[in-house]
Amino acid sequence: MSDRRYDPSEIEPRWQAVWESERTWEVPNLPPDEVAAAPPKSYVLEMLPYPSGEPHIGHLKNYAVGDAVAHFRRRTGHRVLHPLGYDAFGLPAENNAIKTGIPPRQATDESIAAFQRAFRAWGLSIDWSREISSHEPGYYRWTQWIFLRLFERGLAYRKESAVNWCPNDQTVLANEQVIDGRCERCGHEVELRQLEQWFFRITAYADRLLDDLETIRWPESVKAQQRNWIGRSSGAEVTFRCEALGIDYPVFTTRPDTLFGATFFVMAPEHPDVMRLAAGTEHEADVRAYVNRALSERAADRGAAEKPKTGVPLGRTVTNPVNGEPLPMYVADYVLMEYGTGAVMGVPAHDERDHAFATAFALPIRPVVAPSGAEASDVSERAFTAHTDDERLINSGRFTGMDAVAGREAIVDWLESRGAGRAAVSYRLRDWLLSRQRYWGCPIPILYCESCGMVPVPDGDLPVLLPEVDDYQPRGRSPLAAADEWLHTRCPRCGGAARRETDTMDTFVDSSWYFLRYCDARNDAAPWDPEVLAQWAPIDQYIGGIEHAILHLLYARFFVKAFADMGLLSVQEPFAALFTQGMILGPDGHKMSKSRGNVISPTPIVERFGADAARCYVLFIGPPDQDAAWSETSLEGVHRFLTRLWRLGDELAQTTARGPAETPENPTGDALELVRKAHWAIDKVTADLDGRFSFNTAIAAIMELVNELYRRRDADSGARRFATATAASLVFPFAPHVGAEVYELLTGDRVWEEPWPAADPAMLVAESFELVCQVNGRVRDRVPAPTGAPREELERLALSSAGVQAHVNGHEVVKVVVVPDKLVNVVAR
RNA sequence: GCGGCGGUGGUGGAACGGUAGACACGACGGACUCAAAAUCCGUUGUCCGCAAGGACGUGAGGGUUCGAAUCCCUCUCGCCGCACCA
Repeated sequence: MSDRRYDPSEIEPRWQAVWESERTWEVPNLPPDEVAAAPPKSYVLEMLPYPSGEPHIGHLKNYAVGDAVAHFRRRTGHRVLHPLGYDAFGLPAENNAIKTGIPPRQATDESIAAFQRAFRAWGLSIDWSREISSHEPGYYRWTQWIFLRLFERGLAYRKESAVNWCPNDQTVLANEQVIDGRCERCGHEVELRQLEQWFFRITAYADRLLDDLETIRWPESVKAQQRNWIGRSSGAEVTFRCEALGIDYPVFTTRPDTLFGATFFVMAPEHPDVMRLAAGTEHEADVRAYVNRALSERAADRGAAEKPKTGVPLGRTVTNPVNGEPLPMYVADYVLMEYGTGAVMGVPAHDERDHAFATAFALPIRPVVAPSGAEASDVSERAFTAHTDDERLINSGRFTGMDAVAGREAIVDWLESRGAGRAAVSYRLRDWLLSRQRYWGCPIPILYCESCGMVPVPDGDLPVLLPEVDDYQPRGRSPLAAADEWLHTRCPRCGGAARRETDTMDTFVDSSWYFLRYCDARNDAAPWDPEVLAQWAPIDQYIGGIEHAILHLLYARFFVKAFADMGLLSVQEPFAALFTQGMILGPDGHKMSKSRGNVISPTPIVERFGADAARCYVLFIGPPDQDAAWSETSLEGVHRFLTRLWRLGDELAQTTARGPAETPENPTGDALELVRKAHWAIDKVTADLDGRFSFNTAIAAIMELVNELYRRRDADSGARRFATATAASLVFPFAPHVGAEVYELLTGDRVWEEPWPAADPAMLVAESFELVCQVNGRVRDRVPAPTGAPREELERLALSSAGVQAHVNGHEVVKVVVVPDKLVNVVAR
């Protein structure tokens, strides 16, 4: 026995130094004419971290998954791009600055240094020559350049509208950043404010964002969330005319077949015409009071579906285009200005909300769709009628009697011929509000000139540097507004006085294109060279948390589609495949949080057990897409496994000569079993890694191989050397240091330079197997049988086995099902 | 309400429609040790039985099948996203 022991603190830095000094994981861009002859590319990417404090356990899992994928692809013959960077702008650094006085730049740089130390200690196989950070002028210069290209195309615009305002963070937020009426960052309740802000026209891409989900390999849940968020519904836009004022009001409806059932008309309190309509009527004062109350109410309260319906008459009517009926107009807060046209037709018989409103205001309820076969007289006059499959129109003038689906089309066609409507599609998706009234972000490259108005900063003047300030406190406007010297400048068009835009960009803008920059990270003439990008795009495997299902993952898709339209790249989707890893919960099964005191930091874990054990553990803990609770004792189990593997390598290295560890010739007995187990493990681990992300079962298979090595200690050393080197080779993607160490101890070679091992099919089958003998589907016996035996022989073996005989006894054998090399099922009655 | 995912031992979890519970943790027993730790070996779904063996078992109920954790239907519970979206 050796008195040496497995010491990750000695092994791990040694291998990290090799990789660092030899720049093992760097991969250069190829000249275009060499790409075709090069090995196939694979772009493996984990979502970039937001550097705040030190990395947490979720980062460890994210990068352990990505690194395993990257290693596996390298060793299966791919040219792998695996870069990393930092999403460095953002609120936490700025809020920290307000609290502690430490400038955001300093805190961010310190945190980046801590992340860099951790990532190196974890032994990640990153191409550090491509490292980027979004707060560096060399990066955000191009964020501004992209903004200007979007601005030129009308995809970035400034508009006043009702926007979400977080009174705590003193800034506006995108729709996507409001969760249950609260600020995603700080949890404070969000208010609606009428403000002029910058938007990206993501809605122009709604259809493509929806349809192209079919072309990418993403988890169904993420695709479903995006579909939901985009919320496409098709129907019709129908025009209702207010004769008294001579104004047409279009409404959107998904149910044009119910047009004859409209008995009233409702507008949102924010609708710009509401006061104009009520002016001069007896309801004017009531309407004003109602609108004021509705506008001041908190969004969360107003949005509650269970809330009783309220509203006020406007004292006007509109004309229903299908039958000329005058419909009374109302203002009511259940109608949303942001969706459709801010006005709806009220069809109480076929819409629950309209039904509740009609009931509250004693308005008529007229059914116009009924199940086929029902007589008009059967249909209740006042009940809300749920939608069913087979329906036809009633009470619908010349459309009466038509099937509801055909009737819908007929009504739309008729409206269209009369100029009173058309087929239309509506979306839930809103444009992306990108401006923030905060300091620590990318400045928006726009100037306001007294004579020229809004002027984009010329490309040659980029970057617009973020100025240093002393006071980061937000006061409803960006702290940049106080940077006088920076603020006042000259108009590039007329040379007159101009003022800079003081809002900064949402950090999601920075992270919507970073994955493109890695491909050409040191280019200072353009954000990237389209030819260089073409050799890497799209990302073959993207890995990150599910919390980005709609924010980052939708914005990045939008950017890439816009870039494709500008001819800047040639793919339609950034992430061909996506893997969303589950969270690591605290030992108590709850989400880790400082307030719960259940946070496990990776740093002491790595110091105590080594990076290999920590990485293996987070992969072994369960299926990587699921949440799992941290368990120290399970971590010790994984550490034990690596220790056992290392000890095998150490012992063999002491007793045998270093050299190639190949499958021995004609092994027998224990040696044969060991060699078979090794090939079985190769086969299993390969299948688990090849697109399956089944790291937990892959590691389990290597554990089985190691266990087999301990059980068959007396096998000859050639077989043991082969099996141990194979275990080291297979464990390398998960535990690169000990994998490299054991492989080198035995063979003298570098495991990452070796091709991924191939299982010999001949070694995957034994000459005999255990035949499972069932009677009526229940196992009654197991007998040895020769592999590849004909069905008749297996049937005979099974029927003559004692267990089957005992259970068939006295019953008639009706049928025998034979599954070759596996089982026989005797059906007896 | 709409959409998505899930329910398997004491625990985390395995299982192309073909031996349910791989692997790991924990527990129990043994070896080594003066002892402990570490390490190594073994047992470990539940129930009946001394044993051989048997019965029961994947949220509930039904169905398809020679055979169902797996496929289909109904229900139930849980998690996630959206939600007065016309």
